[in-house]
Amino acid sequence: MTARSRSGPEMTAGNDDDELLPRGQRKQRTRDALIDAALQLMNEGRSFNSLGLREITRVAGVVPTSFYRHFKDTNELGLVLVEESGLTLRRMLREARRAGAPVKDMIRRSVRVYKAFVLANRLHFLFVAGERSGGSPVIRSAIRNEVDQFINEMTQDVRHLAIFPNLSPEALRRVCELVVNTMLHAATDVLDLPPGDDALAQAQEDNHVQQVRLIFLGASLWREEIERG
Amino acid sequence: MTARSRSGPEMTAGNDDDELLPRGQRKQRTRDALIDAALQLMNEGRSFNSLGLREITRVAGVVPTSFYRHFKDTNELGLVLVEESGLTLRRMLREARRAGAPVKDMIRRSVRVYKAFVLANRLHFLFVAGERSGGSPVIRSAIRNEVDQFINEMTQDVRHLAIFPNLSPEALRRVCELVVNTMLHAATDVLDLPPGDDALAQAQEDNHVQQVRLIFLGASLWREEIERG
DNA sequence: TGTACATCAGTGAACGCGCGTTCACTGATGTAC
DNA sequence: TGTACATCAGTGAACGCGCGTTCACTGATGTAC
Repeated sequence: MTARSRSGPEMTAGNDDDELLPRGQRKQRTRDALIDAALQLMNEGRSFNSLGLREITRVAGVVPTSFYRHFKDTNELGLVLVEESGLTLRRMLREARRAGAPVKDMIRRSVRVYKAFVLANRLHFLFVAGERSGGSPVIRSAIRNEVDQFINEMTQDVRHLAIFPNLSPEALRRVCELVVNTMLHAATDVLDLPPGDDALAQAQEDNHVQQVRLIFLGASLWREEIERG
Repeated sequence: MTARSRSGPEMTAGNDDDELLPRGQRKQRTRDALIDAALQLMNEGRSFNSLGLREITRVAGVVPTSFYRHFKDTNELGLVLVEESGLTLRRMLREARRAGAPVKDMIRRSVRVYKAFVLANRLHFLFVAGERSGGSPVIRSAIRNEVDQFINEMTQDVRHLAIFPNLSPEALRRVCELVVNTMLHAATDVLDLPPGDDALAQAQEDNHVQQVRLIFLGASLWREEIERG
């Protein structure tokens, strides 16, 4: 993370202790407030490219013209959001790497960790999942790059774990791609889940776990002959 | 299909032979022109809920106020698009059912048929893939319903083909869900593919084919013990 | 340390524009007799 | 078949509003000497 410190979901530019800070840091706070405002509006069910500049500044607590001190236009802010979300994805990999692969009940544990990570980074996953297919072409292709990169790094990690010694590098990447696409779609499910319904949450978790198990089962038995048809 | 006959992608309300038609059919034509206009705008890279009423009527070739003779607001038009897209999905199943499952090289043939169907129904798949995760909550949940229904019907079809006698109804549905999600995401790839690059198209097809093969391999070897962990 | 000046994040007024929606209308199509 | 009337898809003017963007500004922060 580029250490954007947030002071909560309804953070605005005019913070209590702003006056104590040097100018550079105050500017950074306003910038953060603008970014947070965009994310917050999306959290209310809006898609990114329907957000207006004035709307964002209103939520951020600054005057519309102030926006131009930080971004050329809303699209530029969108690209910053893509970059931030990419960092969040990579942070997830890093944490997973540090924790190591759980030996027992590996898949279910991983799905749970993932689910917790999605909820802890709700806004970024909301943005990625929502704009990955539906956003403007520029944003969409930027997200695609981030996700591709994520898949590549994950492929490296999985290779080092030597879970699928039978797979060629290409086949392994394909497995990771399938898992990532499945799990990014699963993120939408997790984020849409009404809170409190434990039975539904459990059913959803089981569903995700078994989808990944199915993929892993297929991957573990994959042979090059199948690849050729 | 509810037999919306189009006269091409740039169809507008004021058609040549409109004057010959009875009033009801002329109204239907304008309605179609509005729907087509929305799809056409999305084909230019826009997301549905960033489309304006005036923009749609402009492309459709009618005056803005005319819109209200057909829809309460743009959202209502969106729901009609969801319904139409759902019909397209079901039409795909029906055609697949009629053709039967190809015995030899089943998966590759199916992927090719699917790819052709996506290109032939480009606008509907663009809409579904794009708004499935990113659109307004109402549209999104309507699409989710259509896709769920599609998965259910596909599950029935696959059951009758008896390809996976080892799978419980629940497990079979899960397999279909995984395939559908993977293939809807693949639709985005297909639609984004720059035309003319045959090598890339081939690589993409191989990728999709092998993803489905992997899922099917896992499904064919699935046992209830795995399900329980 | 004190003073004079430069920087620049945020302000507020103003602009032209396209938006969604209302309303009364027109005039061709459809219907009743 | 002809006439009188009803229907209603599409029109065009008008509205108030929020939009993105420009511009000159303010005044606190930062810097040079």
